[in-house]
Amino acid sequence: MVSYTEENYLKSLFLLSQGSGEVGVNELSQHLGIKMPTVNSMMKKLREKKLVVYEAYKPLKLTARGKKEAGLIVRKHRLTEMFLVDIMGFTWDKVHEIAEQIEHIASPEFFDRMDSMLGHPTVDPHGSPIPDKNGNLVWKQYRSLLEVTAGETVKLCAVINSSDEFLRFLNARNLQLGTKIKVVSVESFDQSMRVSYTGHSDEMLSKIVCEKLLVE
Amino acid sequence: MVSYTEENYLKSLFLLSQGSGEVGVNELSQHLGIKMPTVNSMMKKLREKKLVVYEAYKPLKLTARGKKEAGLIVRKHRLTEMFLVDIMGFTWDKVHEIAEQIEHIASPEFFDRMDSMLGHPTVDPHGSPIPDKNGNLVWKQYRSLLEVTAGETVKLCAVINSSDEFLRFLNARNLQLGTKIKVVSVESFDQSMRVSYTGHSDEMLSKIVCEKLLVE
DNA sequence: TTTATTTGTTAGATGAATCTAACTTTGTAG
DNA sequence: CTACAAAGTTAGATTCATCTAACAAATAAA
Repeated sequence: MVSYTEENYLKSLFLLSQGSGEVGVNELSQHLGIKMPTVNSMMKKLREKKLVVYEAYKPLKLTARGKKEAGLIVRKHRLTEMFLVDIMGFTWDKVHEIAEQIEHIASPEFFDRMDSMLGHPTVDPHGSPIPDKNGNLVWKQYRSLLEVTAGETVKLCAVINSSDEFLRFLNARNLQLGTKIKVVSVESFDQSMRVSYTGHSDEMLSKIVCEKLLVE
Repeated sequence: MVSYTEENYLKSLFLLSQGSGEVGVNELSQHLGIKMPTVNSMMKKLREKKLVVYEAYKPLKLTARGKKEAGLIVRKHRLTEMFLVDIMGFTWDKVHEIAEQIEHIASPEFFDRMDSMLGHPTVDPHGSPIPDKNGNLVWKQYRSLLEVTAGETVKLCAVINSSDEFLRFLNARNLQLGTKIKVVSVESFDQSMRVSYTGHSDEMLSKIVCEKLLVE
């Protein structure tokens, strides 16, 4: 049995591991908003449960089992976000908090139902991939908008940070997944970009914004 | 702030109060499957929070605030059951457990959305009324099938016990809300009833079953 | 009305998840 | 290569929800 709290630790560890594969206690502590000693003892507990590989002063790693558990939670989270948008009519900036709670519901049928009502989606409303039924996750290799050169036209496929604030920033500029963006020019000084897309022929995006937009 | 656990106490108290209005610690303890001393201390806590009227050795009562809080949780539970059946295609015997978890989700918009998708339903899939947005609940005054005399035809409007087992018993006999039931004869010895309805011209129902079927 | 049963309360222990304060290891900047 | 900062650990306290054991009150039965 994995508790609500333990699920949150696994999920964070899973998400933080996406790049490097190894995560520090401090990093995890920050991400969860929980103090290091608490994280420390939880890691010992999760080690006992064979969900995490933990040795003092070494970086943290999920075991295969831990990875699967965590992947399935992320699956539930992302399916829920998709459900909230596609079936219930929420906008993409309102779904995170709700999904954060629903991801802990214990009922495979409930999520299977969502999955089939949605037609087995592979990405959530922010373009993040939905892990499969074994908890496996693969990111398509998108480029960040930052890597695109002037003149190119690309399609917005995902956003990295899905905080309400950032999403509302995008809403305000009518930027949504699927939008075809043409990079008009790049300011080499601060890496801000002048872009154009349907309905917006001249929009400025800062480096901070560009690096969070994944395109292909 | 009312915790997940506290919500469950309030809800049970609310449901048990429906008839009498007053509930004993023992009764509540049984209903929640939690030992009396635990219930006892929780009552003291809920008294501090002005949700329950509690005095040693006196029966328990919800305050107006407590009644509202509890009513809103029941509202969330029943809206969820309705949503699971009408929107997600679950059968009425599969929804209780899931609703038991979803009722604790903190998101008014989520339940408002359900409510409007369902067209503001007034009863759940078992015929129990859904409290309004202020947590107020009124039961229509149905009769139990037990009170119906031979020869009468009535409509099944609600079931009292919504355990999986009982609901599957009804499924197996094709008895659902709305079914028009004709009472053919009543066995005065054990109060079992011979009834007929569409597709079932001769079905026997025990007293135990009849008293749980609410009709009009 | 005395006694027995049921119901309710108090006291004290436990486990989960959290914290702060103090200490230790690791790794990096002089 | 020391020394200092950052990261990690240990120890011990706190809060919440739960339990068992023992005691007290209320109620029902004899």
